[in-house]
Amino acid sequence: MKDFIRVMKALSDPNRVKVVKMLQQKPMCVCEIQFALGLAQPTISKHLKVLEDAGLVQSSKDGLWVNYSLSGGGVSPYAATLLGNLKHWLVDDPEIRRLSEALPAIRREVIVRKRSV
Amino acid sequence: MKDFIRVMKALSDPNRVKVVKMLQQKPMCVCEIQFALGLAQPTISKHLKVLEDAGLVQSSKDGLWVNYSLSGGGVSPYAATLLGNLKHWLVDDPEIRRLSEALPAIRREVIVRKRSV
DNA sequence: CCTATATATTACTATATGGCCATATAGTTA
DNA sequence: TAACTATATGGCCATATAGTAATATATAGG
Repeated sequence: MKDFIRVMKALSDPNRVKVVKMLQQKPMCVCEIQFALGLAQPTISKHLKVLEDAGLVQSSKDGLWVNYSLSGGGVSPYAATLLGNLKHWLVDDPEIRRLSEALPAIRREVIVRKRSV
Repeated sequence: MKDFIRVMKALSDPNRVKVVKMLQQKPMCVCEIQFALGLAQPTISKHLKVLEDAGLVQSSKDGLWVNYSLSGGGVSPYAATLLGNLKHWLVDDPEIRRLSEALPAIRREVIVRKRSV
């Protein structure tokens, strides 16, 4: 039961759902997700922790960066099923669509350059 | 997005999940659900409202009683899919199993008799 | 109409959650 | 080692949520 509730709770927040939908498109580092959603960096980190604890997302460090991607195999069946459903769910949602279209232009090098300007 | 979040939030509470799992077995009135879960009656009513607003559950009045059952067709795809998944999910959960076994003996007539004793 | 009863609503409280800022941690590079 | 940077953690505040008791609503039977 606890595992199930954890997955449901993790997907009960629009911003976390947006993260999952973005990660369907490509793996992203924290700063890219932050740029896409326009939230404070600690907020993003906290959301990612919730998603990771639920088994929806996994992370791998690459130097300073931490890349987040959708969980692969060996995950709770709840997480796996929901991730599968979310592949085709919400594609018509206006906010999700807008994010989807903006995503190709959101790259860590671009974000870093913007900050230094 | 809102519809999706509503369904996820509705299924983010263990007691509401228990209600859904019980309704898989048979339709129930509020007092039966209350007896099964051991919560105050207003608490049950509130949970049922959340489930109904999410499209997971439907109600029909029968005199003084209100019978709740799982939603039929015409429901949001999120609710329909999750209800389908929940058919086989959590059957091994100890709490769910205990409820399941207790359910046949939980009938409104018995509950009413107990109160008057 | 009056009473009894099943459910819903309201008012309230304690805890959980999502946001932020400030700061800590961990790599990278000079 | 020191300075820099991407991410994580901790503390705080505002709001949401789940529970309760008290009360309102609605229907059945006398």
